[in-house]
Amino acid sequence: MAKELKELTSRSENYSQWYQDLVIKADLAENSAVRGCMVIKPYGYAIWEKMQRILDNKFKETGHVNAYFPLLIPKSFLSREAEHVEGFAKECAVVTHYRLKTNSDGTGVVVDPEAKLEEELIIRPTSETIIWNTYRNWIQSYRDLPILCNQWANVMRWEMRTRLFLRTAEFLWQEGHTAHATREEAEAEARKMQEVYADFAETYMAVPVIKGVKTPSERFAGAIDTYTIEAMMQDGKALQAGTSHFLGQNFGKAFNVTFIDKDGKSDYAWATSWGVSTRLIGALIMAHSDDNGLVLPPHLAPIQVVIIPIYRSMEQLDQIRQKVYGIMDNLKKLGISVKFDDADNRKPGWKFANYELKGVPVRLAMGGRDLENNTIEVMRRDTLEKETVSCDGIETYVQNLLEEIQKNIYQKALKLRQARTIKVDSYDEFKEKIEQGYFILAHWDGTAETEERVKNETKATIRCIPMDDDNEPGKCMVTGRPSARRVLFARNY
RNA sequence: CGGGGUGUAGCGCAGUCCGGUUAGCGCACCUGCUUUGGGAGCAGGGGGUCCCAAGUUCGAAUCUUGGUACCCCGACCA
Repeated sequence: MAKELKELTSRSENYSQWYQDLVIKADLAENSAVRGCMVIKPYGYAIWEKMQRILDNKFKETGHVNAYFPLLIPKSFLSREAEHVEGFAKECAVVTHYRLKTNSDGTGVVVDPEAKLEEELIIRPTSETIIWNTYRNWIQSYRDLPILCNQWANVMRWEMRTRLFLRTAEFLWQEGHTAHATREEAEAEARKMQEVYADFAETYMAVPVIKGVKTPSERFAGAIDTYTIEAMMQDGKALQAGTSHFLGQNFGKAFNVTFIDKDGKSDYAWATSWGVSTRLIGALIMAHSDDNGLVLPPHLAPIQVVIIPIYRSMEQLDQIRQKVYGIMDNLKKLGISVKFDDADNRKPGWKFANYELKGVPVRLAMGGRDLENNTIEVMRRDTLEKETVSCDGIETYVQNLLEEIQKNIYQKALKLRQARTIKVDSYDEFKEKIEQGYFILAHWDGTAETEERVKNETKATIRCIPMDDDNEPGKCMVTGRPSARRVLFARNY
């Protein structure tokens, strides 16, 4: 394959173009024939499956169960909760008819006007309404609570502009929806799931995140509080990687979900919802990859180790095979996913470049020299360093190396974020630094007006009010009014 | 919805301004030989509704009009 076909746009030249290029060339996804929708290709989907498995286990460990609710939502459901409908109405796809008929002139089919629905159906942009309408039937007594459900599903939001993985009209996600008897329990649940997400991002994705609370204007439509995890991409912009909402009794009231408590009194159920989506794959790519392609964290890489033979004859390939099969078996016993690429239609150099593009964390190469010396060449994707080591004990060597890579790329991302996070006290400096791609901790007077003004003037938003110990009061950088603590500003995806 | 751009082979493009050989190049694909420790070389081969429609013309990928699709930059958002 030609170099020019594989060569990526440089990261520094045009980050957004580089990203889009990489997604396509690494074979993760492509644009589909349907506007704003994405085809997730097998390699990309394999990453999602790994994420799903890990997250699903975490949900089970925290007491949740899976269920499934309908794709279509009666229009009237959406409007039950005033803020909710306002937040989503602008981006809903609507089903108005249930039948097509052959065009009178015989050219194709048209919508049958006779088949108009009494009430239009919305393709779910999120499922709070249909789920809370269902929960009403499930809940009578405090003994029925809590309900801790999750669903793996697709949702559709008719976005104006889309970007592979980061924002598409249809996307895959999980949405947890829980119902509780008390405010405290629901709030604790929302915080707990934020922790689950943060742990997943840091431990598995190797992406450090900032935990925080959204300001009222950035909150989920219909929530009392939105807890978020915010990650920094390599260009210094923020990506909201997961959210967990405390919904109060808003949906309980909107859908009349009541229960009788221990004292015989009736009350509305308390709610949370939380979700992460295929956007996480975008986060993974933007956080770690370089100009050679993807850099996947070993914990999520579909292929953790690839072995490439270098041979001059079929006899030599057979000798290599004998040796490699033993190593593969041992690696598999350690739970490591390994691929032996002995395809004869590509040269080693091509394979090297290709697996780098796809972000395989460790590459092993064995050739004639290695056969003689009982050695193997090891290359790590994160640093691109190569070394030749003995075949004896190679399995534990690789196992340790995978952990080392996982730690290293996390540290690298963390260092980048630390270097590009600063405290700023003047609005002039703020404007300058936001332009250069920084996370900025600054004082804010707590008003939506100031927030809006900063957004209009600098395109930066308050990503969150961080949940950390830095509670030093100060003066708003814009208005000079008192501020209880610094908040996190950034431009975002 | 505003601004800009592009539709020519599977992919990426040149040709269009200024109409005129059989529409061309790179990659991919097929065949053969030589190669294989960083994206192989040579030789040969197959593949086209030049986005669609109408018009101008002896003649249209090229000019005109209308349509359509996609991409980028904004506004909106996980």
